[in-house]
Amino acid sequence: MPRVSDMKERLTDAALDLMWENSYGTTSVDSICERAGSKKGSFYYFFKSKSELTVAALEAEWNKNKANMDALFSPTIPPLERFDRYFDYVHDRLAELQEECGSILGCPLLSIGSEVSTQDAGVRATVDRIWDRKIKYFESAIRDAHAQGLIAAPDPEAKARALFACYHGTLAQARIQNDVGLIRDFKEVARDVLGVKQAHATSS
Amino acid sequence: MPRVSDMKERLTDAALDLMWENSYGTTSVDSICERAGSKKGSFYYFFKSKSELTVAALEAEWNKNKANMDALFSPTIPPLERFDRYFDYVHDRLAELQEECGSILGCPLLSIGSEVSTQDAGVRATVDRIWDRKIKYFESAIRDAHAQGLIAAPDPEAKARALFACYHGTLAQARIQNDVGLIRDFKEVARDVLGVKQAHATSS
DNA sequence: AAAATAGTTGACTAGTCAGTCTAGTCATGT
DNA sequence: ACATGACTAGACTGACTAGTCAACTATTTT
Repeated sequence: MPRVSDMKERLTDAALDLMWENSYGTTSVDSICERAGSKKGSFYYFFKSKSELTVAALEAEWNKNKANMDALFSPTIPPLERFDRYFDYVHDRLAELQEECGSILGCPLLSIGSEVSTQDAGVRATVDRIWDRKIKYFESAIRDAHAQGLIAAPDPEAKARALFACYHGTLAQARIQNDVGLIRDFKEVARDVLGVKQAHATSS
Repeated sequence: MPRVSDMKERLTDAALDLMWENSYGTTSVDSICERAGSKKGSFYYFFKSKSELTVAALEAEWNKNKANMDALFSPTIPPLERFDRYFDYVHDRLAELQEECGSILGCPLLSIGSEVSTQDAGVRATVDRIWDRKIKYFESAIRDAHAQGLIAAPDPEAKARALFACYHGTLAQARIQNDVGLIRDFKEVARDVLGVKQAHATSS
């Protein structure tokens, strides 16, 4: 088997970076190639279309993040603390990216998903699938918290979806207003949504 | 003063419809003109650019909705019921639009804002401004509810922003998953976010 | 060394994009 | 009736779009 290339990964990385910072529509195949140090020919050697590249880029991003998510939501951590750690992690990451590019970027799943949902069934389905996987982390933590009597959540799946939606709304608002403030305060909102019974504050 | 035309309004209407259903990026000036029954010349007679048209379209949409918002959030209505009425109204409207176009469209402010925020300062600022105006309805209802002892909200402005963000996250998720379900259930989530003390259910 | 596989190159097509411009049309005030 | 100013028509430009293709290069197996 001759010649191995890391170009496929470079292309998905470049695509996600550009789409996250700008948008799906304004990210051209040319600009993706330029950032990846590739040419059109290589792009279409690896991917049939911009749409397929996007699906691959989203899945690749998920795979890169999965181990970290598993660690943040490890069952060894008290359930409500998992959320605090996750929200802190995302906050810090977005603040870091803001220093690089000047903007709070929010969540690429929501930005891309919202932009293409009515136009590209493949990308929409991919966003949907990854969205559901991420909700599983929430669901499991909520179920554990409920079992420990920390919160009242008879329907963990619904509660997880609701909290996830609320969080993403906050990330989207932060992107639009280019302000980390709301993200920083989200831990308190999360406690309300979860219905935390007492003061279960966890320091970071 | 010769000749009066309703073309300006037809153009802003067409633009908002197309951008709401599809996206900012995929809505071309040509397609806006076609839907408005206009030609390029008229478009650029009224607007300097697609960006300016978008600003005008968002402001026009706000003006069309304002009276209705004033009614839904009338101080004559018990504060928590205002939210229920508003959420019902948006739900019904989106369900209606879904029958027309097959998709849950979410909120155009979030879709457009999230898409262009890092690229078009004018549109971003407009979204931001209208967003803030809408939050005022929430804030006032929250303050009233707090004064009546229905909820515990010492910082009505922060609570309003949080609830608004949560709601928009739900609308965005509904768009991405093309499912009204979450929107239907949002009233309960809102009660959690607001911290409603007892059962203050209001029937619609 | 040669063949086969894996990847790269960049010019090319055909269509679309936002925006320009000149020549017009049409209702209204005088 | 005619002049004026509000509006419209649509051809045009140049840049950019996604995607194609045939020739090419590099690496590994035999």
